[in-house]
Amino acid sequence: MSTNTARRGEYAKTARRRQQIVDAASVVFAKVGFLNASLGEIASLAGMSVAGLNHHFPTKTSLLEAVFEQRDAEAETFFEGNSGVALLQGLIDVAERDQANPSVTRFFAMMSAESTTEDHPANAYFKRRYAAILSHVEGAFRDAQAEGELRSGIEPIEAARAYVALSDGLQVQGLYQPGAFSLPQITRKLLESFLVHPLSP
Amino acid sequence: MSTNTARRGEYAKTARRRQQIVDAASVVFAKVGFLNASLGEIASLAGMSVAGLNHHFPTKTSLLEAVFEQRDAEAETFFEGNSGVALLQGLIDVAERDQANPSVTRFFAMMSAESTTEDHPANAYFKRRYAAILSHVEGAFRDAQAEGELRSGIEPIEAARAYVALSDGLQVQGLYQPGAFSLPQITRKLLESFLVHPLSP
DNA sequence: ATTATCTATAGATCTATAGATAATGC
DNA sequence: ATTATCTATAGATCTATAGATAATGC
Repeated sequence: MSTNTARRGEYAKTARRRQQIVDAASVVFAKVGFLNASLGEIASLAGMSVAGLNHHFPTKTSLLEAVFEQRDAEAETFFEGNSGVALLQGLIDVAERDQANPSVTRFFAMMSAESTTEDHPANAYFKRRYAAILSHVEGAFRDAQAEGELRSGIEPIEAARAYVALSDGLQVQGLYQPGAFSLPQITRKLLESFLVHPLSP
Repeated sequence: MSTNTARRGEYAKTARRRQQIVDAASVVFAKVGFLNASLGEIASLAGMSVAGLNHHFPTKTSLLEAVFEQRDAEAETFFEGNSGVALLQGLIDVAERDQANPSVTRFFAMMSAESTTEDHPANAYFKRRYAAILSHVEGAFRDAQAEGELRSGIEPIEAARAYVALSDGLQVQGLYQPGAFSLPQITRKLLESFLVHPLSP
């Protein structure tokens, strides 16, 4: 029905402008969370007025959704291509990437804590996200178990929860003590402590 | 010099009133964080006006400090009486206590994420808190190592970081998936995966 | 007489919208 | 002609204080 309504298309630079706004929002959300973020600060960081921002994103929540869409588009092809021990091995590379991007880390640490209440606009997003990551990592540990690579007494689902928790928790620690430890190295030790053989270096 | 100024003492019920305010603040801070919390909501939860609240706590930050003072007084005698494997064993009881108190868990998860920025009023508190807990747990792993109870390849400081991170991360997971797993059990598996012998049940 | 509490309010935000002006796609 | 952007502002917060009234310790 898009031929029905009289349309004309956006300006050529609109996509770039919206991107600037989303980037600015990511920075501010990462710093003070969604609830406490002000559209004024985001707008001025994006170099425009609040009303200008509201033309592109009519509500604060719609802006948050745009930030999440970008994060999802950026990253989450990782789990598709891997399984088993290879996936677990890949988690170390994820840790390396995370360590190199403190602002993304800060965004997720801040937002996942703030969104734990049911009525937060990002609550459903994080519930989905945790369920998806847990199920992928659990599957990888289950594959490892089938190959005889999982230590006896270790449950795949518990190992997956431990990995996700460690990853989240270390990112918060890294924000309080920047550079004090190696995120990939501790991640590796946790994974290896669940496995029969060491991962490759 | 307290005899110098004309003094008279508070009302008999003042201590109780202040306690009600601190409790209400804990609930609201746990729900939306410090930055986004409103004194109006805290006051009405404590059954009084904002001005009444401000008589006892003149600023929002002074109220936050009172909440932290209470938390510290409540809990932190645990690390004093224990060391070595006995301390590690005790961490499982801590996990049990945490699992039974989701509101305290929520408070720390929310506040520790929000306070990662340098200019947050609780930033210094959490820096101190992480350093103290890490140093106690590292000491316990070091004792275990001296007794030949630490697996080869495991560094005490890394094991301590892993425990603290796991504990923080699992508490967030528990807020998104209440009752989906046993916090003490996963904690036990992590600790045991670093040790030569299992802990007692 | 002092402490606790309240009503009222100052002054500073914040989100969102209305309406005007500037810039661009077809 | 439509889209983007701005100024101005409505309406709703929020923190903190001033000043009045009610309650209590010595």
